Amino acid sequence: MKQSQLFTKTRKEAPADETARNAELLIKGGFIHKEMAGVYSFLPLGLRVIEKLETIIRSEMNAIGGTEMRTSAIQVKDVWEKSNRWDDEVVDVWFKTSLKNGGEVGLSFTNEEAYSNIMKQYIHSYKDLPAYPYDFKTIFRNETRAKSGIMRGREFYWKALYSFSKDDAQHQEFYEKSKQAYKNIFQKAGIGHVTYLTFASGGSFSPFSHEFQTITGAGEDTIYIDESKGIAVNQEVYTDEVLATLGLSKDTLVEHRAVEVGNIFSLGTKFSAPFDLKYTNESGESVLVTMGSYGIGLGRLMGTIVEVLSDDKGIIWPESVAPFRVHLLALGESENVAKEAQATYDMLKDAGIEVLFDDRGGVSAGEKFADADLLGMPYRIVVSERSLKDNGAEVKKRTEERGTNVPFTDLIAHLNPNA
RNA sequence: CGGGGUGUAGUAUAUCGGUAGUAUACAUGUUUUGGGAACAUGAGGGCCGGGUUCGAUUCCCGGCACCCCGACCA
Repeated sequence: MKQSQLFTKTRKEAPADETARNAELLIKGGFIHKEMAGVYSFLPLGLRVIEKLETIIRSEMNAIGGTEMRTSAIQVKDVWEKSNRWDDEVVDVWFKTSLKNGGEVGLSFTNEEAYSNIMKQYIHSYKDLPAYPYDFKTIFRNETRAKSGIMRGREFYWKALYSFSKDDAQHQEFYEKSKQAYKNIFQKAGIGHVTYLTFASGGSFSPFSHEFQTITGAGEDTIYIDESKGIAVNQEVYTDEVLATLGLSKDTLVEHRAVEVGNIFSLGTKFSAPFDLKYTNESGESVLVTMGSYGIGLGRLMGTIVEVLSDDKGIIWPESVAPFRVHLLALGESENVAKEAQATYDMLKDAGIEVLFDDRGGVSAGEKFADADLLGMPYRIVVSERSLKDNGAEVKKRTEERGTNVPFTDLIAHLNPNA
C-alpha cells in the first residue's frame, strides 16, 4: 500500500485523555480511533493487525478440530432466561433494547447460551460428538469502568470456541490440546516469552480454570510465576492448599502484574443442563453433554503486544502481526529516487512481501524516519540518493540501530534468506 | 457503583470577571531534503443548561463527557 493513499496520519502528541501506553501509541500511529470510553474504531493499519491475529488464531483453532461459524450479536430474552442470565440483577453488563413490537433483546456479552441453544438442534447421538464450533465476533459489555485503552472495552472483538464432549475424558483430551494451541498462538503473536499458563478459579465443575497471563504493568491481575516450571498461579487461588496441590512452593514463586490474554474453562454441565442438551449414548441412555469454553480477546491481545513490544520511539511489531512486513521510504524529491523506489515497491509486491510505501512528497527524511519508528514495521527499507550510489537500498530492522546497504538484486533474498 | 481529577482550535497547552495566546497540524508561496526543516501569509477555539454580574470562557449550581483509584469482571 502506498502511504499517500492512506488517509490516516501520525501525530506527535498523545491524546490527553489516554494514559495507557497501548492507546497512546496506537492513536499516535493512527491504528485506532477512540469513539468513547472503552469503544474504539479500528483504522486501516489497526485492522490489518487484528486480521493477522485472527489468521493466527483461526489456524490454531482449525488445527485442533475447530469449526468456524458466527453467532448473532442480537440475542433474544427467552434463551437467556433458561440459564438465568437475562436478569439485570444477575448480569449487570447487558446492553439491552427492545424491538418495535415490544420484544426484548440484548447485545451478546458472551456465547454460552447461543451455542448451547444452537447445538441442541444438532447434537442427538454420541456420533455427533465431539463438536468444536467457534467464532470471531464483536462482544458488548456495559462495563461500569472501561479502562487501559483497548485492554478493557465496552465493545471488543474476540474469538470464542466451545467444546461439546460426550464425557469428561473426551473433554479433557481436547482441553489439553487447547492449552498447546493457545501457547502456539501467543508464541506466534510475539509475546510467548512473557506469557504463562496460569491456574485460576474453576467454578463448580473443575478445581481450576486456566488463564494465559502476559507480564505487563498494564495488567489488571496479580500472578505468581514459577519460572522453572513455566506456570503461574492467579492471586485469586494463591493459597497454601492450592500450592500444595500444584506442587509449587512460595519460595520459587515471583509476583508479577499481568494481563489475561486468553482463558480456557471447563463448564461441565453448567449450560447443557438448563438447555437440556443431551445425547443418546451407545447404550441408549440419555446423557448431558460436557462443555468447555475457550476465549481470546483480539483487541486486548493487540494492546498487550504494544505494551510489551515498544520503545521510546514507537511500536515494535513482531513480523507475524505487523500490518506490513516492510516500510519502504523514498527520501528526497529526485526523479531517480522516485523511480527506483517505485521499482523496489513493485519488486517487493511481486515477491509477495507486504509493504507500506512512503511515497509522500514534500515530507522530510526525519519525519519519514520518525513515522517508520512509530508505526513499527519489522523492516525499514530506504531508497535515497545515498543508497543509489551503491545501486541499492538501506535495509534496517526496527530492532536494529543502523542498517546495511543491500543491492537491489539481493533485496528479496536478503528478506527471505530461506526461500 | 463509591472516591478523586479534568473539560479552551484537528491535537497539545497558557492566560484571564472586560478584544483568548503559543506550539503543532492544516492552506498558499519561496527556500529546503538522512532523524519530526526555515520564513512569510491565512483560516480555525472556550462541553451543555441555568444562576450571579453592566459584562462569564473565567465565579456558583446542575447535567454530560473523559481520565485515575477502588468495587465488579459470568
